[in-house]
Parts: sequence; C-alpha cells; structure tokens
Amino acid sequence: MQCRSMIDKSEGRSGPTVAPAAPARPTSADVARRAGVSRATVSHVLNSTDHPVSERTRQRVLAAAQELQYAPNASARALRAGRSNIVLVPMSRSAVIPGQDEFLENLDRELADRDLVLLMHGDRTTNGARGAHAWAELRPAAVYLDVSRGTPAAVELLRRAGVQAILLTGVPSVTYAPTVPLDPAAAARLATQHLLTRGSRRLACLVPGGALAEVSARRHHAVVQVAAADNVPVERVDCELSSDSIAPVVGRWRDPAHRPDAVYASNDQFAILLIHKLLEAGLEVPQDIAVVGSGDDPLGAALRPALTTTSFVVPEIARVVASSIRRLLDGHDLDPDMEAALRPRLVIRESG
Amino acid sequence: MQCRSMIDKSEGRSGPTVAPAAPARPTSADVARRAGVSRATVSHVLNSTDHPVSERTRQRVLAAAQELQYAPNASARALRAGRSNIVLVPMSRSAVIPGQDEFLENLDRELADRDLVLLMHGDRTTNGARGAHAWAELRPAAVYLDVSRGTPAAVELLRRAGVQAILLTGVPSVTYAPTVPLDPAAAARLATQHLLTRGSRRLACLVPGGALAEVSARRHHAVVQVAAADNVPVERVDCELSSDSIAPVVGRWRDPAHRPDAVYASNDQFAILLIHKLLEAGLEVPQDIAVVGSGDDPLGAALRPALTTTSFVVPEIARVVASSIRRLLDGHDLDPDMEAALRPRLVIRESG
DNA sequence: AGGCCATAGTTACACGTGTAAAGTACGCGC
DNA sequence: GCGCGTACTTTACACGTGTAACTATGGCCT
Repeated sequence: MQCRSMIDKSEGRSGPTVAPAAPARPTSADVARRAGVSRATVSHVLNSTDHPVSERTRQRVLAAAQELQYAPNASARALRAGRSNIVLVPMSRSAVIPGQDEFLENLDRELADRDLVLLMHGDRTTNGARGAHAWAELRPAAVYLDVSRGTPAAVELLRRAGVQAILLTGVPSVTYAPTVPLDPAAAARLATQHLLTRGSRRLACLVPGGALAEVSARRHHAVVQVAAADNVPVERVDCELSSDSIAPVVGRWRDPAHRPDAVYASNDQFAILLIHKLLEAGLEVPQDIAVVGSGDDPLGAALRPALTTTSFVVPEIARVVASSIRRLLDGHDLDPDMEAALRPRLVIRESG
Repeated sequence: MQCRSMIDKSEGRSGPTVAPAAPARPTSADVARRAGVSRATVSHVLNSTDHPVSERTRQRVLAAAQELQYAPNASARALRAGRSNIVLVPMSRSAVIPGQDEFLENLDRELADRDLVLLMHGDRTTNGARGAHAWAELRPAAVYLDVSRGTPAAVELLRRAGVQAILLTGVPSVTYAPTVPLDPAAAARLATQHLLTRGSRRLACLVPGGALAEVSARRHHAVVQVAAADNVPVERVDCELSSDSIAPVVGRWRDPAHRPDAVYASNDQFAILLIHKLLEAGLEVPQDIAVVGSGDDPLGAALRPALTTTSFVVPEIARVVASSIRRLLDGHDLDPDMEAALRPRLVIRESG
C-alpha cells in the first residue's frame, strides 16, 4: 500500500433531495477507489495517453474497470472535450438512396472504425432553422444531412453551435459547405444513355409523385437533356403507385403509333408495376417496349422479365462518406475517391 | 442598470492550448451577460421553473437568447440532471415491423410531444454485452430494443448504467423487463384464420430465409398451429426471393392433386413473386390458389390481382410505445391500450 | 555532494448546466 | 423603529471527465 488519501470527493453520492435508490452506476472515481489509485491515473490508463503508468497499476485499473462494468459517461466526456464523437444524421423521408437502411448500416460500421458514433435523428423538425436548433443541442462533432435541410441558415447555426464538420448530400451546387454530390440525375443519365445506345428512338419517362416527386423531377430533367442530344423525344408520364394511374397510359401505348420503344422509371417499384401492366395488355418486354428502372429493388431481379436497373455500390459510398467526415474533423479535404464511389452502376438484365 | 458585477466566470473562453478560432457557441452565461442578469435567472426563465421572475427581465432574457441563437448544451444538461431526455433505439436489421422507417418517423413525433428525443443507433455492435456497453455510454433515459438484443445481461448492464426505462419488443415471454408483445405470429394467425374461414382445406406456407428467417419461422409455426385445429395440413416451402427458388414449387402445383388451395407468405414481396409465378404458369389467383401476404407493401395494392395482406396500424403502435416509455419514466405501467394497438388488421383485396 | 532527468503518481481546474440556499430590497403591521 | 413576509436576484455547488501542472522518488552524470 502506498498512499490512502486520494479522496477526490470523500462522501459518496447523496442526492440533496431524494436519491431514489439509484443503482450507483460506476464512475471513474469508483474505479479509482477500487484500484487504489487516483482518478487521474484511471483516466490516463483508460484513454491510453502518453502519460507514463507502471504496468502493474495499469493492470489493476483495467481489472477494476472490468469488474465494475465501467462505462464512461458520454455527456461528461463531451462536456469536457467541448465536442462529442457523435455523427448526427437527420433522416429525411425523401432519401435519395434507396435501401437507406443498408446505407446506414454500412455507414455505422465505417464510422465506428474511425472512432465515431452514428446517431440518426428522426425528421420531427422538418423546417430548417427549427431543426438545426434541435440538432445543435446535442453538440455533435459532425452532421451529415440532405442539402434540402442544410440551408445556409441551418449550416450557419450548426457552425455557431460548434459542429466541426458539416457534410451535405445532394445536388452539387452549394458552396457554403462541403458536399457529397450524390446526384439522383446521374442514374437517369446512365439509364438513358444505355437505352439510346441500345437503339431507342422514342422514349418515355415515368415521373412518380408524392415523396419521390423531387428526385423524379430531377431524373426526368436529366433524361430529357440526354435524349435531346440525340434528337430523341421524351414523353413525360406523371403517375402514382396504383393500377389506375398506369392503366390509361398502357392502354394508349397498345397502338404502335403512340408507343415509345423504351421507358425509364425513376423508381424500380414503378418499373415493376409498369412491366406488369404491359404484359397484361399483351405487349412484350423488351421486344415491344424496353423498361429500365433505378434502385435495384430485389423484387425486380426475381420477376420475369428481370428488371434492368441502376444501382449504387452502397458499401463503397458509406466508406467514402465516413472517411470524408473523419478527414473533415481532422482538417483535411473530402476523400478523393468520392466521385468514383458515387457513380451509379448499370445492372443489365432482361427488361431493357 | 441595476448591478454590473455578475461575472460568473470573468475571463472569456481561452483554451489553454490552441483554441482554434472557436466560433464562440453561446452559453447561458453569454445570454446572462447580454440580458444584464445572472446565469441563474436565465436558467429559471428558459426552463420556466416556478421560481418567480419579473416579467420585464423575463422578456429581456428571452430576447437575448433569441438574438444569440442560444441552444442549451445537451451534454451539460444531461450531466447535471444525471439523465438525458434521449430515447435510444438500437435498430436491428431483422425488424419485425415492415416499413420501419414509417414507424420510426411516427415514434419520433410522438416522443417529441412527450419531451423526449429519439435517437437511433446502428447495429454495429451485434453481440449483446458489447452493444449494451456502447449504448450505456450515452446515458439515455430510455432504451427501446428488440428482445433478441435485450438479453438479461444487456438489460442488467443498462440498468446499472442508470437507464430508467428499458422497453423490449418481441415475443412476450420475457419477465425481466417490460415488453411490447409485438408478436409476428399474430399476423400469421389472422391470415390463416381468414383463409380457413374462406373455406381452405389445404394450405401452404412460404418461409423466406435470410434476414427474414426468424420472423418467418415463427409465422410458419403459427400457421401450422391454427390450421391443425381445423385438421388442415400445411405444406412448408422454404425459399429465397428469386425466380429459381419459387419456380419448382409452382411447377409441382400445376398438378391439381399436389396443389394447395391457399398460400400464406410471411412477406408481401414473396407473395407478389408467387402470384407472378402462378399467373405465368397459367394458374388463376384466387380461383385456383388464394394468396395472402403480410406487411402491406404498396406494390401489392397496385398489381393485379391486388394482394390480400395483413398490416399494422403503425401510427397507433408508435403512439402507445411512446406513451409507455413516458409512463415508465414517470414510474407507471405500460399504456393500457397497448394490446389493442398491436393487433394486426386484415386487408382483404383480390388475391385471397 | 549537488544538480538534472525520467518515471509514476497526484492535485487542481474547467467544461455548461440546474437548483438549493442565501441575500437584497420593499412594503406593512405592531 | 423593528420584525416579517413577499418578490426577486444572486451565490455557490455538484454532475463526471480530461489534462496541464505539480510533487516525490530515485538513478545518473559532472
């Protein structure tokens, strides 16, 4: 025994009012007491600072922490450090990436590898400023959000709240914050180019409304642009995910004179529904009409004819996003692999 | 001006080391300074304690907070209070509820109405104890997790970490923590009962593997049980979401002697694929074979024949879960409406 | 022998907040 | 005039952590 007077706070916890039999979650002081060292030493050991600590006490501290199931208090740690290791992702319902749960799962793993914790926040607070206010309360180290929410005002508020890294995602036009240029139009361009190369001279584009409206609009615009370069006309078909919404169009297309030779649907579910309706009407896919979707819905691969579609390499995107956030926090630029990772892939199957 | 010597901490922030041009996120002290009052008064005003504050200073404080865009530091608040207002939801990939994003969106809103913040945590840490350790660091007020992760050890660890409310979800057999008895088998029972009432004498059950394996197994078991009460046999069909997986079964069913008169698929996507294959094989749905799924996938409503399925009233479930968490935190029991809200609804369309 | 460095541990303080307790001014009744 | 409640405001402390600065103890070199 060396010394015994390392009472950081002598008395145990005693809430001034009630203290309703709190189960005494262990603090670093408890670990210190048990290991017979000071709290500072515990901290040095557990955070593996370069501060010298003898191997013997190191082991004792580790053992004590283990026995007590000690977990450091993230709040206190964040308060002391001035920042947390939290990466906040306010989830938006109109996510560009389909299969966003897969993306988030990958992102979580990648961030964990970089000593960051992913926390997703619901979209209770839709309007920019009010939302940013709520996010700021958590004092996250980084925020990764859709550009539709990352208005200049929201970004400014977050900056002032001490958020070190703010990463936007969406169309690459903004300049007031680093951006992951995840352009939904890229997939549409890729699909259109494929259909043109395949020989299409007359296109149609399904434009879903509702939650998908914004993404669909961008994609439609891209289709028109690419097709225009080859002097190919594009018929715009606004629709919902219902039989009644698609049926009239398909009815019209039974007449070869009014029929496009290929259709791009900005969402696989709509592509699947369309193919279903086309077959029902006695048309053949892709012989009469080719169909290409976007999103790589698993059902599209299983049905016949199997759906040609575009997809993102989700794990790769998650990797570069996580990497970029880490780099931003460390004062560097975005991951140079970013653009390559964001390029959509064409998945050619049977439908077009 | 009344007094001027309310310097809580006289010197402004000056990080001992670098302080790299921190953009001075405002603290309550800044608000106090600007309003010409003490920090305590600011706190009283902003938290609307029952402590008396004159209307004049109240307005001044509010104005100052507004101008400074002040957002309280959640870490400090949580540290002081001993608990946060965070409800942590470790998301599991094998979520019972389909459309879990819709559920989370609703849950978020409901919790917000009850002064709680929903944070979702990825499933990086799959194994119980290690995961619980990570969750404990955040010192959330409540944790809502799947029973598969809420092992007794994990629950114990969370309890010791000071988490006040731990709510499990899943099969209702556990006793060491309050549970939301969201039984996937209930939907299967409902669907089977419907098919039997409809006159089915020979059933089949699609049992998807992969991520859905566990839920599927439970549902299959339920189907067998309910059918057995009526002496109806159930053919078990293990499958994946691919054409090759379903085709052989459908091929066999072309022979009326080997054909069930109704099929329950524990997931709508599989039901959709099955119908597709049945039609392809020249069989009629529901005349030759009725098909019922679970999950209320929007595509199921759009395709023909429209899919009969089961669904949960997601907003209602979210409401009772949020309500129960709040009640747990306040020392009460679960919301009495719980069981009613969890009952699945039958959505009868064309396929069965 | 005395000065100096390295090692191993400590003390002390700050982070931003909430709130009990103490203080200040003021009006009122004795 | 003095005590006393009332209305407001401030002071003081604790929450749990990380780390700069300090103390103590030897060993080594001059």
